Amino acid sequence: MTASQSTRRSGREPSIADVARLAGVAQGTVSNVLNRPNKVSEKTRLRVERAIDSLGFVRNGTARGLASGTRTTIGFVIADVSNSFFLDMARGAEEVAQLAGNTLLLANSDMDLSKQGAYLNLFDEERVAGILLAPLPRSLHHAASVRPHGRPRVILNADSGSTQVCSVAVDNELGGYLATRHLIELGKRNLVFVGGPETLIPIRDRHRGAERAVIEAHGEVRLDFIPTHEVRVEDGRKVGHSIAARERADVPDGIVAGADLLALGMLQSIVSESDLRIPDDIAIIGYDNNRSAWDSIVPISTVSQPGEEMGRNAARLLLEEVHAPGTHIHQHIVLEPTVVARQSTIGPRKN
Amino acid sequence: MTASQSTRRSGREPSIADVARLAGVAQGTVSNVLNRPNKVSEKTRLRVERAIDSLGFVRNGTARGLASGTRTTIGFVIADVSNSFFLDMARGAEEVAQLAGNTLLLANSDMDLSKQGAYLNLFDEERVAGILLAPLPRSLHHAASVRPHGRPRVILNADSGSTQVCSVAVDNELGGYLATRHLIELGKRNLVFVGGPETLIPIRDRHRGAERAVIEAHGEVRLDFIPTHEVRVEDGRKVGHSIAARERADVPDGIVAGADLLALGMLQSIVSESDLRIPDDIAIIGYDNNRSAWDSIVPISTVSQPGEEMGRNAARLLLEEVHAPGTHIHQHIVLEPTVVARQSTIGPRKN
DNA sequence: TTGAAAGCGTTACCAA
DNA sequence: TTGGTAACGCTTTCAA
Repeated sequence: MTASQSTRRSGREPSIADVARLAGVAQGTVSNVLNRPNKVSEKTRLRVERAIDSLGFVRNGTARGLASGTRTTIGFVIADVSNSFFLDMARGAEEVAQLAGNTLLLANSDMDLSKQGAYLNLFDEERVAGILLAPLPRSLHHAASVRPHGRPRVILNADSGSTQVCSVAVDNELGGYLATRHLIELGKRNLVFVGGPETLIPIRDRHRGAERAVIEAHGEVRLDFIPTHEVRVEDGRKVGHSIAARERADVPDGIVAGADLLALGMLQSIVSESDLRIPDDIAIIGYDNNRSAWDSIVPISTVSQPGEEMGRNAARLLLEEVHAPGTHIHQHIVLEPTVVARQSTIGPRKN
Repeated sequence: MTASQSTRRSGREPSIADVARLAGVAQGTVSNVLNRPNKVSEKTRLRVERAIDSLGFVRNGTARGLASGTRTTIGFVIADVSNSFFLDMARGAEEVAQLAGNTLLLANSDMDLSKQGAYLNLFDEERVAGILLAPLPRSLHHAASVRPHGRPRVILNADSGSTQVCSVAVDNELGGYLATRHLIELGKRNLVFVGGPETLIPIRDRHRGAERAVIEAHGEVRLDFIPTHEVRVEDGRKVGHSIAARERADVPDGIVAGADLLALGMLQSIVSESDLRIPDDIAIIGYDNNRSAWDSIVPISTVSQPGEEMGRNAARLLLEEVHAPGTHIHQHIVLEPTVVARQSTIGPRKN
């Protein structure tokens, strides 16, 4: 906690004072050359710039931040950097941040609550302009509580439910609904939802959406539910294995998977262990638009979450708050996922 | 470039001076409570801590860094965060950094040279303790040149070839050699190396390693070469398609792929378009230990690069230099990749 | 053990 | 247009 690594470098780095001395001007003038070049005469500007180059001067951001009370850095605390969904968010956020002249730094909580806390604290201490947070699954309460003087914060991929913090989420219930509708519209009537543990809120919401789509079909469609332990390929393989072994009459004609990896595993088992044709006998749709769904032997239809758009929205909200802390009104944006139809539901046409 | 986003927050944040005033002690004492708690009497410490809590005080890292000349943050500039290999490095680096009381911040160059430069510069300005850099493919010269007073820097996944900068790389030639040896030892004699463009140094090195293994076999083994445009699954599918269409006598009995995605695509085409059995008729080994290789319908053997270990080594070297700028001797570490044998070469046994 | 005060490198203001 | 100088919030040294 009370870390203290000494980093005093050998030989002091050149400062503005050094530059000023060499160029024979005042510090303020050097500062102006750096920040408001047009307020300085061409001649002195060149002289200062030459001094800067010859000294190898690089401005000290810490001093700068301290003196100006201003930071241009935004911190993004990510639950799990190995999940490409979050990286999409980062990409979108960076795009917006960059346009506004800010830079985005990433910190990986690595699915560890204490790390998440440590990084939030670090960014607070560093007085970044603002913080983007994709919180760990069960840390919402923690995530949405901001200190009295804390940095502005926007929560991604969860509804903060707070009047103090903006959030940008995606409608999982709708995603489950759309995926299921997609299968129903293709004529499938005997469906099964294969999800991870119901304790995962997003999965639970997707399941609910699936149920809504079935209810809307007024009894014409049935929906089974098969829970899995996790949402990995292996879990999917197990389920696929058991489905492949069923009597033909008991095989569902459509599967809604709570996650792409699950869909991938099921598809692999079904393809290699049965004669069932995909999608004619059994159609499969996943969730997440994971790269591996696209790369599957039979490209898998999926529900795509607008990660980049989430990032853009979050960064936009954050910068709004940063620039107008007084008048800013906290919002909760919920974006809509979309179905990406591929071979596993519509057969070998285009994508 | 001359970005300037105003971030002055409403209502000044509590400072050490405020805490000192409320607790009725001197600033220095508060600082001691924060940094050397044992140098302060229990009684005043508690009083100060209570003041800190009631004010919601969070120390200002910028001022702290400025006054102490010390930073505990390490910056990692990553060529491409969506490549899990780099994230493994980040994980390893973070492990070491954390043990030493440092924190690791990530910046994504997003395969863009100007972004890489911008982030390097940012970290320089922020006076981080040190910089880890996984440079863009063709930016080595740029990456290895440090300014006179620049932060200590360690290069990952490339040999800096510089006496000014440490580097940690992995031996691609050896990886290609090992992969090929693996096939030869399994009895394969008619091999083909399927690689991306030879302009990619790592791929070229892997190819060379493959050639060395073949040369060592004294004419008993032949090695063809099929270049591809990129190293994506689609490229692999094309090659697999053409191989599946060959006369049986012209089909190689072993494939060394320059990358896992290539191997995955080939395997998919071969499995679905021919009767060739894997690995009996044709064995396939990839490179990278990509998650998708593991998740493939037939798990794909691969060459695993020690990403985490690279990260740990790099962080260790960096911290060494940070703590002993004078005596530190720059090193170039080259780690060895290992073969991970799975079904695509050894058939359905264990992993 | 505690207090007072001198920097750290920059910005920003006011005077010249 | 330029120069001089007071903050910014903290650490650190030196006295008390």
